[in-house]
Amino acid sequence: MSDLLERLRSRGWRLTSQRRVVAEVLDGDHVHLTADEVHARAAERLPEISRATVYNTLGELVTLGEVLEVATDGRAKRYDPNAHQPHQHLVCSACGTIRDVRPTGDPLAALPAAERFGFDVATAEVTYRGLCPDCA
Amino acid sequence: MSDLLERLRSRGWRLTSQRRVVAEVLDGDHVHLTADEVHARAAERLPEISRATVYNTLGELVTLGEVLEVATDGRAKRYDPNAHQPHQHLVCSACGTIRDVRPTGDPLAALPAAERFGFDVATAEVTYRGLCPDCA
DNA sequence: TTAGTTGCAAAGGCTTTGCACGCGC
DNA sequence: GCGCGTGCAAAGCCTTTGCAACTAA
Repeated sequence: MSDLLERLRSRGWRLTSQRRVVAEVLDGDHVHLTADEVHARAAERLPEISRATVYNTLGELVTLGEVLEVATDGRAKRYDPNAHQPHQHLVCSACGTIRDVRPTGDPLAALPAAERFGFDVATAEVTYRGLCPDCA
Repeated sequence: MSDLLERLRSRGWRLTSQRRVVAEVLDGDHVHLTADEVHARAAERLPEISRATVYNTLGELVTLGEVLEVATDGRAKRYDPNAHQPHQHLVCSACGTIRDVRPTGDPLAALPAAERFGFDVATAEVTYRGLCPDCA
């Protein structure tokens, strides 16, 4: 789990207690937390941490490519620490639960040149939607 | 183009001038407008239309399945009138331009049962990202 | 030391809501 | 005329920003 912190330090990241706590919260498990949830969990360990710092830190982790920003609905963005393994998301239409999934093949391959309109296409994000077992 | 208005009327939609104008704006072309852009275009024809009414109307069109809500970035949602033809989106990472595209095959088929975790998967949305010709 | 980071509070963008008036059916 | 739709303004949620105090390296 300290892979993340080590990588960050070796990149010259200034390691403050706030940043360490945010990184630890995200490193815990493959959840998909909102900025506010990250703040809440971080505040359990470091009560005075401010929302602004959480937003700043999340933004940097995204820029560094260590965390993915996920907009599954129109509400708050969620942050996905599982950035090292390509994966897609399966979202419950009822309760909003998110699971990481790995479809077969490369989604990019499904877009033929004739459908690329001169774009230099780099990535494909897939969001599967349906009802989870609990909501069905 | 009045397909849309007729469909709505036959569904018992109360037809006001505001709703007609919003429907006409969306029916014009396959753009991907924000609520505010819809409001601006609607206001060209009906100056006193309020933002709240535009939001209400867009929400209803989405509920009725006549318009798709697209969250391509963390900013404002966009509304896509091309709801009758299955398609995906190609977004420019630099300028945000959106194009409708049609990949080969059904994206749903790429998710094997073992990766569905008991979900009743209904839809797959794909967002391709890259640089458009103008930004490359 | 010193440049980068933090916290606070305020502002900002987008969207929803409450309520009285207005209008399609 | 009835009931839903509208406009206005205010509030709401999520996020960013300005600035003085602080601190890791």
